Amino acid sequence: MTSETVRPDLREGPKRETVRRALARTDGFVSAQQLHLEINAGGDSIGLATVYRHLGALAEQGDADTISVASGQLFRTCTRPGAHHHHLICDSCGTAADIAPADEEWIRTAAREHGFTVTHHRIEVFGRCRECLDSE
Amino acid sequence: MTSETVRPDLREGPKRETVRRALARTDGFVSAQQLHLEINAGGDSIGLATVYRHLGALAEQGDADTISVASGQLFRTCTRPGAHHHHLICDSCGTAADIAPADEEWIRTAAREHGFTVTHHRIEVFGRCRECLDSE
DNA sequence: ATGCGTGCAAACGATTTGCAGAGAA
DNA sequence: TTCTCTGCAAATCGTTTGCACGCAT
Repeated sequence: MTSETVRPDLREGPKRETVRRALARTDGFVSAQQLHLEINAGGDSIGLATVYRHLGALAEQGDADTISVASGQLFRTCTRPGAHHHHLICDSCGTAADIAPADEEWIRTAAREHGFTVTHHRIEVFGRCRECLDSE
Repeated sequence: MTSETVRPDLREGPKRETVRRALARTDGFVSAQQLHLEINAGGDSIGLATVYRHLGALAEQGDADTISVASGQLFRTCTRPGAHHHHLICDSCGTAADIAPADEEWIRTAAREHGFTVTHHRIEVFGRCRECLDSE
């Protein structure tokens, strides 16, 4: 439960940018494998392990957001680095959008009632994006 | 992305109750493996696969909540079956509490601005529980 | 020569599945 | 007998790691 793993490997390198760009090109959250496929399909050549390594590093630096789903971790370019925001994810196509948080004071209040001190939270909203709604 | 997997296996059985009880006994979210260990340590005997099968079934029926973290899925007895609620999770010991949602209208509003129709959402609040705070 | 980023393939760890045995109906 | 729950072991699958090669300093 207490983490903080420092990767003895990898610092930067040309592929870092390749991954960063590919990630920026995607609309929603993508898995490392999907991204790997897209990169190679797009002409560039990169190894799966390298994609994992760079995605991990990007996420650690706060340049990418990640969410965990049953099938693994998904990544997305963090459009507002450092800024607090949440995600709106299309159930059907995976497209995602950032949404600004509203009043979140109730979170601290509710937590206090349970004797908790809040460190951070995550809100994920699922639904259908306009395009998927149209094509149904 | 479109789910709805019906398990051709398992309906009920004596072990279902074993799993349900063991799950009810735990404070926070537990992994299938942890639960498997605890069950066997508690005198009962059960196979890991069976634990997975029943946990999956319980979650499907709404008798258990689950969250996905990097290391896999975690389960917890759903204390208010069917009722909408969110989770407050202790970063340090994993203890969890249910919290009642506050006004969530802003979610639909924000979604609408992006052309989304909301189907569901999830709020996970992380922090430190009273006990962990005390022992630090 | 030395160091570091990469790719490939092997290693891993969590979860799922195939299959045979046991007990209930 | 017949059906279904179980357990075990094998199979999957996403992710990580070991190691050797190649370019840049």
